[in-house]
Amino acid sequence: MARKTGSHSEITGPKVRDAALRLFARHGYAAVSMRQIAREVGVQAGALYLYTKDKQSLLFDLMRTHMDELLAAWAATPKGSTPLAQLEDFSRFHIHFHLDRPDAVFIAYMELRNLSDANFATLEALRREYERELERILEAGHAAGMINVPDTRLATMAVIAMLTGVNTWYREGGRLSQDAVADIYWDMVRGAVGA
Amino acid sequence: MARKTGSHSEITGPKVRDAALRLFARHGYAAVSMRQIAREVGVQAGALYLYTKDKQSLLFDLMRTHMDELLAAWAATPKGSTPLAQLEDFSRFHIHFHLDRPDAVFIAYMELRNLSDANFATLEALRREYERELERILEAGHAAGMINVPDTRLATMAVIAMLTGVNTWYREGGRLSQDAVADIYWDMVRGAVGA
DNA sequence: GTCTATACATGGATAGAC
DNA sequence: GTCTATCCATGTATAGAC
Repeated sequence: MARKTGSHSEITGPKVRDAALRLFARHGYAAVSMRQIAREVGVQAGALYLYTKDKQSLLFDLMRTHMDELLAAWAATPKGSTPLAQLEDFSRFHIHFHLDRPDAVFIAYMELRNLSDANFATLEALRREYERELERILEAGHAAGMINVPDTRLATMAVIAMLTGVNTWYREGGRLSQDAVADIYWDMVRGAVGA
Repeated sequence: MARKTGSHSEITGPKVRDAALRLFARHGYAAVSMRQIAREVGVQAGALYLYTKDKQSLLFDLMRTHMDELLAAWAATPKGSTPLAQLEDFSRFHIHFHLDRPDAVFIAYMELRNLSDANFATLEALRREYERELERILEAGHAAGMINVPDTRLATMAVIAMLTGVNTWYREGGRLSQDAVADIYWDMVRGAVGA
């Protein structure tokens, strides 16, 4: 017997996270009230606390989920056998993954300051883990003589900044497709690391 | 006759902006209250309104001043005669200027959402003006056959993102000096644009 | 120029009815 | 599971004394 009303936990929970994601991305965590989120979802403010402990947990869950998905998606990506091929894989993966979820990416970068100390530490660890994936590729490429960078750590930061920067200007349906952008950026990444 | 007390406008005004700059950078515009700023300055909250129309104007003044200084500093920078030399000049200038004012840079990138529509439009125009400086260099280099980029606009965004990214990890007194970082990044910029 | 006092709105979060 | 009602803290901004 299907329940007629009440008990929308399976539907309302995701709706709360969706609304929070969009509003936090648009206006910033501190500028968004629980009442705004509730209005967007179509419930009263008090009802939100059935789906999240508090506002901070709501933010942390969104960021944590994003980083988990990022690491899982990269782990599941087929990779070439040479460091150079892997660098290309990483570059294309990063651009596509990030362009597909602009709101989550925006929050993950902008709202770190609004996390509690413990939550911040957790997020930082996940971010370092992701950076480390690229750094390992660059180290291997350097060891194999395939790329030429004076400092692997700086090259890691430079490449990630360059690739993530696409999110600041790319608009779906614009002049270039995601693939065209990825082609061009892969060229620039390759040049930057002297490959 | 020097005034003994009262009339500290010439001192308190800058102190208000300094405190706001630091607090906005650390906690975010929306998360900082006028009371916090006042406490930092050592006055009562009401007294702040002698130095700023409202909180929004305080933010806008900080961002506007930063962009004005950026454009003025670049205009005053001696530049080489070839596009390649100018690209190097730009890269080094950008890194040094940005590393010297991390708080202002952070705010200029993070708090755009919190500007009123009119203020946002003004800031955007200044930002585009700065980007245009780099784009002109890349166009000239491309025309002269000195650099090789498939898309000048994308190369502009990529280079700026890469260079600005330094601010996310650089710490004064760390492993590398500003000059050492600029050397390495200039190498990577040169490679990225195929020079 | 700075203070205290205050108007007034809005914030996060909880209690208890239904 | 959602509602109304409410507690209480905090926010921006202004008025008027000194």
